[in-house]
This record gives sequence, structure tokens and C-alpha cells, in this order.
Amino acid sequence: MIQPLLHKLSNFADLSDEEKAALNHAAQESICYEKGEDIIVEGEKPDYVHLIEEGWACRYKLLDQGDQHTMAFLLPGDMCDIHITILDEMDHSIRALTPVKLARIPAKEILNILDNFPRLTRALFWSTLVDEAILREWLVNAGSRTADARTAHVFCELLLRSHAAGLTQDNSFELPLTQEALGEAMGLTNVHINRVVQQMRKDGLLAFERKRLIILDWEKMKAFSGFRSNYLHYQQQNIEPQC
Amino acid sequence: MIQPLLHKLSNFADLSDEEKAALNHAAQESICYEKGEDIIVEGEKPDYVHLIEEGWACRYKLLDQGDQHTMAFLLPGDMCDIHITILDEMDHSIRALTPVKLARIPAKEILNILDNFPRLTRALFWSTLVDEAILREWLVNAGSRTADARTAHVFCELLLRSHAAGLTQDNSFELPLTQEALGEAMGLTNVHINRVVQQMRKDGLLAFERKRLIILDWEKMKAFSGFRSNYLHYQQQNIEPQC
DNA sequence: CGTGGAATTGATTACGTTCAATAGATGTGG
DNA sequence: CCACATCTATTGAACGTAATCAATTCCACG
Repeated sequence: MIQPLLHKLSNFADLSDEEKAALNHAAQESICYEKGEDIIVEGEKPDYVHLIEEGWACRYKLLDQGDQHTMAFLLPGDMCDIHITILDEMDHSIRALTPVKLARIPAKEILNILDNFPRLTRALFWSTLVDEAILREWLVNAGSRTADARTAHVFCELLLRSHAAGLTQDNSFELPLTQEALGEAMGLTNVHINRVVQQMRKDGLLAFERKRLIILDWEKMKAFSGFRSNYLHYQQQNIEPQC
Repeated sequence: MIQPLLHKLSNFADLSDEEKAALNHAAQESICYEKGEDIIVEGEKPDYVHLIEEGWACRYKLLDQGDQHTMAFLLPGDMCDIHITILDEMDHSIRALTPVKLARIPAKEILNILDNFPRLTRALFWSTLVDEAILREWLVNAGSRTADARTAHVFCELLLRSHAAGLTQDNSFELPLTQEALGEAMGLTNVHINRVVQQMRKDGLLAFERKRLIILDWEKMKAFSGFRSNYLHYQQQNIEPQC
């Protein structure tokens, strides 16, 4: 199923049934990975483009001393590696953070879409540019925001992205990550993530229930983290929740 | 003149005379900005795509408290805002760091290239994906490297990028930035940049002459910063200098 | 009910900031 | 060509955020 992708792209343009069918046709084959498994490793040149159907993954790089840094969270509806149609090889790796189900789209199917479905092509290009915009915001986050504001900012983003993929209930979404995995994305230790999250709970900003994150006070979260949603480029109204 | 862009794209593919002429035709009109002037401001939707011909610029975002974060350095041959062909509005601003000369390419000229010059289109898409890869590396930099390694890493990158644009002499290139401007990109204060640069000079890694940065020991710089050039996706040989 | 991963807490350390002052460089007008 | 103004680089001292190291508690799951 490619519902999350369709749901996300609908934020950019209303796709025709024909266009939806083309996407669906391309994403026939599915493949599953276990939690913790590598989907693509730096240096590879895969023949397929991967689309997340269920579960979470991350982009990451290994560093000299053996530790690693997460550069992106990939959730249902996100493309993992559309770059490989152009670039020589992957410059980073992708790993399953939960059990994931992926659509394997043959590169030639993507090229077919690029040749024959201009509006769909623009929608995919839009999605790529949004990914780049997210990267810019994460860079600002890492470089100029304090640990607590940074963490809150990513939570705000993930709520809206989950919402765009049709995965929210009210102001909550499934966040199936350990504090350690969060830390690797924020450039913080699991210890410090823990303290930051605790403080935000005390302040009534958010709550956790199982692996579900509930944003209790959206306006406060935005103010606290300096979050502005413009970089996500959602054109739809009502993208922000009411709390 | 679009020499720097052609020089850079030659790292991806050998363009035909016809393709070069098409690019040249698109980039007829030029415009100059003073040092410190904004070229594009967040929220705008410009009608032209800007290409740097001479000088340096930067992408930046303003933060709550009035300070700002630089997300990219743009040097000759770099496109500022090819996104605006798809996205609704700019989610960040671009400013001249030195006096700059830009080519203003009408959006319709870009669309013409996209429709009629597939190899050129792929070359431009390659360039966009490299920009995204640089962003990922900067994110790792900001999140997981110490101030000195981070600074050295960016210097390594700028040497190779300058080289790709045909702007190096031996192992040196013009770096027309204040330590404050560098700091805004690294998420460091000007004071700390100063100390880091001084230490690297003492260690014989690099030297400054006017506004020119000379890499004295490339291998040491790479080892010190954990720099690997793969993310720049240059396919040409001899991209790395001999020291 | 026991086991192992995840979350939590405490104490210490270090990297980089902040504030403040000085020195150097660059540019401009008289 | 000098005097002044301004921007940039440099240095010092104190502070603070987040890392590190080390335990302990919690919890999901077999």
C-alpha cells in the first residue's frame, strides 16, 4: 500500500486516478527488514528505489571513532534513495529503526514516471526539495538551538510529518524510538535526551504513552522551540493541530 | 561568464558545445550586489534563478533571538534557488558575503532546459543532489564533530569545491570570510573560531595570506577532521591535492 | 518470574560561550 | 600622507551546558 505517500503528495497537488495507479503499479514488490537491519550501506549502488510503507528508518553515517550520526528519520511515505538514479553511489547508509515494510521500485519504473507523468514528476521533485528543506532546518537545529529547544523542534516536525502521512490521532503519533536513537539524531547523549524529555513532561508540554508521543500544548511547544512550519511546504490548510 | 559552473558540471559529465551554449544563452543577464546585501529573503518567490558568477554568498535563517545561522556557502558556479521552480516560497534567505555578480536566469529558461536538454538536466539534478549531500555532511559536522575538527572539515570541503570550480592555486583558495561569518556557519562564536584557527596554524595544518587559505598538510587535515570526499560525488580523478 | 534492554538518577569533567578589553588592519577625508 | 573611524582579529577570565562515567530502577516479554 502506498497510502502514506499519496496522502503526503496530496499536500502538494491533487493527483488523478491515473497518476495514482501509475505510482501503485511501480510499487508492486514489497520487502521487509528487521529492526536494526541495514537497508542500504554507504558505497552501494542499489538497483531499486525504496519507499517506506510501514515502520521507521533512518539515514546515518559512521564516524571515525565508531559512533554514528543520524541525519534523517524516514517514515511511511518517505523515499529512501531516489538519488541513486543519478549519483554514482550512496554516501550514507539507511537502517530500519523498527520492523519496516518497503516497496522496492525498479529504477526503470521511476524513469518511466519521469518521462510520462509530468505532474507526478513534479510531485516527487517537490518531495525531494522538502527533504532538503528539512535537512536545512535540522542543521540550524544542531548548530544554533539548545538541547531542549532542538528536541522539541524535532517533535513538532514529526507530528506534522506524521499528520501529512495520515498517521496521527488528535495530537499524538507513534514515536517508536529509544532515547538513544533520538540522541543520535540530535547530537545528544541518551542521558541528556532523558533529562530534556523529563523536563518537557514536567512543564506540561507533552506526554508519552507506550511508544506514542502526545503533544499537550502545541502553542507552547512552538514558542519553546521556535518552530515555524513553513519549511515543510505543506500547501493544505489545517496542517497544524488545535490543542 | 559561466565558466565556474561549466567547470563544476564537467565533474559529472562532458557537456557538448550545444549544451554549453544553451546554458550560456540562459545566463545572459547579470546583476551585482554589495557585500552584506540580501539577494533573496525568506518568504519571497523570485521569478529568476540566480547563479553565482563571482564572489561568495550564503544561505541563512534568522532565529528567534535575532541571531542567525548559515546553512551553506555559495561560491562561483553554485545555483542559489533552483527550488523556486517548484516550491511556493523561499524558506530561507540568501545574502552576499562579498560583492557578488550573479546571472539571473528566467525560470522559463530553466524549464526550457528541462524539456529539451536531458543530459544538461541530469547534470543540474546531479548538482542539486550534491548540494543535498553537502547539507548532510554539515549536519554530521554540527552534531557530532568537535569545533576544531568541524572547522577543518569545512576547510577541506571548500578547497575541493573551489578546485572543482577552477578557483584554486596549488593548495590555496580565496576565503573572503570574516571569522564571525565562519562562526555563524559552524555554530561557533567568532572568539572560538579564532582560537581553533590559531591552533591549526601552530600545528602547521594551514596558513592565511590576506584572504587566501593555504592548506599546508592535506593528509593531516583529512585525518584530523575525518574528511572523506565521497559525498561531493566528483567522478574526476585527481580531485585531491598533493601536499 | 526472571532476564535484558531502556529509562532514570547522581557526580564529575570539559568544551565552548560570554563578557570585556586590547591590538591590528583597512579605509576615508582632509 | 597622516589622523581618525571602523571593522576584524586576538587575548583573558569566569561561567554554563551537555558529556562522561557509573549505578540503579523500570518495564516488556518470554
